[in-house]
Amino acid sequence: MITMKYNFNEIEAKWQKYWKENGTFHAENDSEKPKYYVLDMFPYPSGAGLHVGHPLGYIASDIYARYKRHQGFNVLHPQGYDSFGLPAEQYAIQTGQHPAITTKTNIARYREQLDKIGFSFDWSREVRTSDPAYYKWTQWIFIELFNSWYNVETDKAAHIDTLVAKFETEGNANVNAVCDDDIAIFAAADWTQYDAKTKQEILLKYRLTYLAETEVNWCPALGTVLANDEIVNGVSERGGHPVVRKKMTQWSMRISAYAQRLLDGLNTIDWPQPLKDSQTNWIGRSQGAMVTFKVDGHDANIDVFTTRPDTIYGVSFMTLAPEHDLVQKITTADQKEAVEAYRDATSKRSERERMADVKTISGVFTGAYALHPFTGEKVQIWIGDYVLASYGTGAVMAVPCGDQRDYDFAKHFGLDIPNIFEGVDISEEAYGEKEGVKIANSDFLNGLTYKKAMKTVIYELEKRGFGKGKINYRLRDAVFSRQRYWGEPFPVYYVNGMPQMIDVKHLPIALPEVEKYLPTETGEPPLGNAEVWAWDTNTNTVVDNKHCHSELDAESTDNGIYPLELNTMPGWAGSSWYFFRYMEKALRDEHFASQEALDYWENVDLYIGGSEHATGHLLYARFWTKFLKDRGFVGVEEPFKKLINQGMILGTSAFVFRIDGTNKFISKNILDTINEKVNNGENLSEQEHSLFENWTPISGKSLPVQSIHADVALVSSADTLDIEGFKNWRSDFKDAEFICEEDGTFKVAREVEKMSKSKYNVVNPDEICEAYGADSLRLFEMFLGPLEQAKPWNTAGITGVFSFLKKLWKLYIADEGPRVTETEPTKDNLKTLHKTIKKVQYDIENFSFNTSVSTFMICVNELSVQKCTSREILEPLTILISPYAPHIAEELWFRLGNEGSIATAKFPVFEERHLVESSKEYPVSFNGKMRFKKELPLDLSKEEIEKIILEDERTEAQLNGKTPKKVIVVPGKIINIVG
RNA sequence: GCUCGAGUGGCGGAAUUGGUAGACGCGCUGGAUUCAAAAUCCAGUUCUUUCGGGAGUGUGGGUUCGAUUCCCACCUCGAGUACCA
Repeated sequence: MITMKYNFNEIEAKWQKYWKENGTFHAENDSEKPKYYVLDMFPYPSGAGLHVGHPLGYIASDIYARYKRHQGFNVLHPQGYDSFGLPAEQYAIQTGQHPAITTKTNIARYREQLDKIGFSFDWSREVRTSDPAYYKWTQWIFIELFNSWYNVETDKAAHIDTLVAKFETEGNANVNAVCDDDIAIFAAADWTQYDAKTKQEILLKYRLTYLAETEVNWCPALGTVLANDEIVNGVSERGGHPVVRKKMTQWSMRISAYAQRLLDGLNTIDWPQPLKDSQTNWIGRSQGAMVTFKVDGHDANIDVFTTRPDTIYGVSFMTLAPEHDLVQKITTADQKEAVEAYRDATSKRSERERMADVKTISGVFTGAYALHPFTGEKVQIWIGDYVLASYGTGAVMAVPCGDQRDYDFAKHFGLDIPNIFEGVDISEEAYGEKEGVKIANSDFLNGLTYKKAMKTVIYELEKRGFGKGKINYRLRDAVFSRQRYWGEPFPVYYVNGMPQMIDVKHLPIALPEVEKYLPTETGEPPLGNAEVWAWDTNTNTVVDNKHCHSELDAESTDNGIYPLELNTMPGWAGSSWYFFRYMEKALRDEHFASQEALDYWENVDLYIGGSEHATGHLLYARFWTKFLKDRGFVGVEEPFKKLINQGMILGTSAFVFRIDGTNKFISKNILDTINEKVNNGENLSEQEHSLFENWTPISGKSLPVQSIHADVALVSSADTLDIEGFKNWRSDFKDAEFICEEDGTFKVAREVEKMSKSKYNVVNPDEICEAYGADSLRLFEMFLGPLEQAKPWNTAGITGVFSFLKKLWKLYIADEGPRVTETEPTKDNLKTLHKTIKKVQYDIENFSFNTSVSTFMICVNELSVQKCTSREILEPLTILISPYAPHIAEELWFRLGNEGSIATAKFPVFEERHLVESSKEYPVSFNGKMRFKKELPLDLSKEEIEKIILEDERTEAQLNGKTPKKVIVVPGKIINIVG
């Protein structure tokens, strides 16, 4: 039976069931409609479940997706799970529970929570990165990267076969590729004579994913390497563990090949500026020159990168990073000891220490000299830890007059500071500015400005063979191996230490079972524990390790069974292409996505997610997309056309105060009163004093209390603590005493902090849905403020949107039954409706969802006052509100007698004519301050308005007898009188 | 240090091209209804005031008939980044 009350639980369950059963939000890949792709950054399903901060972005994107459906678009709005990751593995290490099981449980919980909020997701396209059917194609992309090289001539990636063809016909001398630095030149004839292993070794230096011994960020506590973006302030992003430098053989991704395109692409996409800025900084393009200095008395060169080759005549010494390869070779005998000691000391210092300590100047002279390319003068070669091995060539030409770090170094060690700037005082500090000065004491550069000097010196460097113009990037190749269990296995086995790819038709290579999720005793990654983890090239299956052909044992015959890779892929592998996977609906085993699907959906039109992925996921996803485009697998250069960052929802923590050394808790207001008295030097009452035995009040010193987080579930919106609940919450509070306010309540203090389990300030969306309904939750999350802004969660305000929904309901349905009639709408009715259409449409298109909610409230308030019952008004209103509060909209739409879902009902069209007015209540200002208002017809001329206003008695009162200097009349807007 | 963003009532916030500052909601105050409570409804709520008015969007200055909005300097908070040659 149909009730007349707004029974949100019933309504929401009913429509969620309807949507599911009818596949209301399933997108079609062949449609006459224009496409629109709305995507959320998919969640990692953690054990804690969703809190109210998570759905914020999902609600916003859902509103947009639903709006686009009303506008006649075929909308793809999918969802899935980034389900490989460290927390499940850590949990497995602690409990022995298989990560696949915990992940599955967590996903089920997430799904249940998401379903309750009424999102219009197309779940038929769900992806899970840990699903073998999904990571089959992650493995495939890896293989394609392995089978590719970057051709600088065409500025594209190409199949490795095209490179081999070049080697076979012309060698590598004329190959312009992005590759390793240490490439030896060979001719076509050489190539054909190389054995298979040598060829493989050479090709590895060109491949877009390659195996190389690299210096990595090793995190001993996590037992794995970390990428640069996974380290924050020298410690691991997850867990805050120390990170040290270590040399390891690792898979790397040659993302550096794409540095310039990643930079250029930013101009073509609609992303928030701060996000673009951080990618720009991360890529770190700088333009300058590569200059070669000869080492005196050695057959060795030092290459340096400099952005200021124009200051080359200011070079008075050189500094190498302590780790620089040449150091050992060139150090003289009498400096050997000092240099060794310094190198030893720096290698022991952690990254963190080196970063924290930027003030101490340290370094050692190697005893060797370099020759200045232009003057031939001898300059000392030093080592110093202010030079980073990982940037440029790990060496600098020091120009102390133009660079503050070189200047400080020179001052500290008493080195020369030659001045090459015309009329600049460098007795106190270096002159770092580029503009506004001319070069002096620099031979052919004398008298030139920065720009001209740059051109001239690069020309000369190139002409005389001392160097060349170069663009350098800070962006490093990304390490792609992780020493973890819960990640994608590599489709790789090793023959004679050389990596071999498994053919795509044998994928996926599924994650093996292991006894323990920790590294092995010999320090191998967790997959080293797997017993069935060898590749049989005869049967193309994974087989028991005991059959493995051992390379160490010369006696054994090669049986075609080889060890598989023990590392797994990093978290960003699966998330770098998942947006393409959603496009494919049916034949997911045959391709990562079909050509037709890719052609139809192209890329994501709107992407919503957090800004914390700026230099991780969002950069890698752009990289893989460009690569897939180059190789013709997808048609787009950028994955996400428009991106919006949603702000974080913060928790409002509650604190109780415990008097030190006791189990007595003191209510906040009492504590504040006493603190104030102490600060003002007032005497405390005997009772107050007795609370703090053995404590002498000193002004300015706060009372000896400890603040403790109380669970926000135990605190009312008026900051009152549920004392009984608190006592039962933790056993050590069982016998606690409470010093309460006069009215007998116990008050807590509030503070805004990040929402987290450990701060006991987490609020779950389920609780809200249960108490007020999903529509209330959706409206309230939007109502909190602008989407991109961080904002504190305060449940108190939810009653506002909840009563709004009840009011909305009552507009349609009275206690006695439906009130909608076929009456003609009044002028006021139409005006209210159309100004609402105009505003809501503007707001959605500008992602200003908070103001729409206000607009709905105003609209319903006005229609209630107008006692509007007209279907012509109320029916379009349900569509307007449906993106925000879809359940109530569906139900009202249904009760208005419509068939089926409201989801694709046409969005009402705004008509200006309903807003046209014949008169305006003009604000009348004096010197810019509004003093009174006057209703005037809109068709009056400026002169007429001026005349009427000047005759108004209130004007005379304001002017107080004076004649106005000027009268400004803006018809339809304002009148301003200048006195 | 550098880059970016933000400062408006007790609180969240609004003000679309420079044109009525504080919309809308919370909270609070008073009233109606109720045995009572919840719920609901009505009125008020930036500060100040001698009830005429006056002041007011972080601070100081500028442009303008008119500035929360534009310009300059400064202060505070937040985010990112950090010896990048």
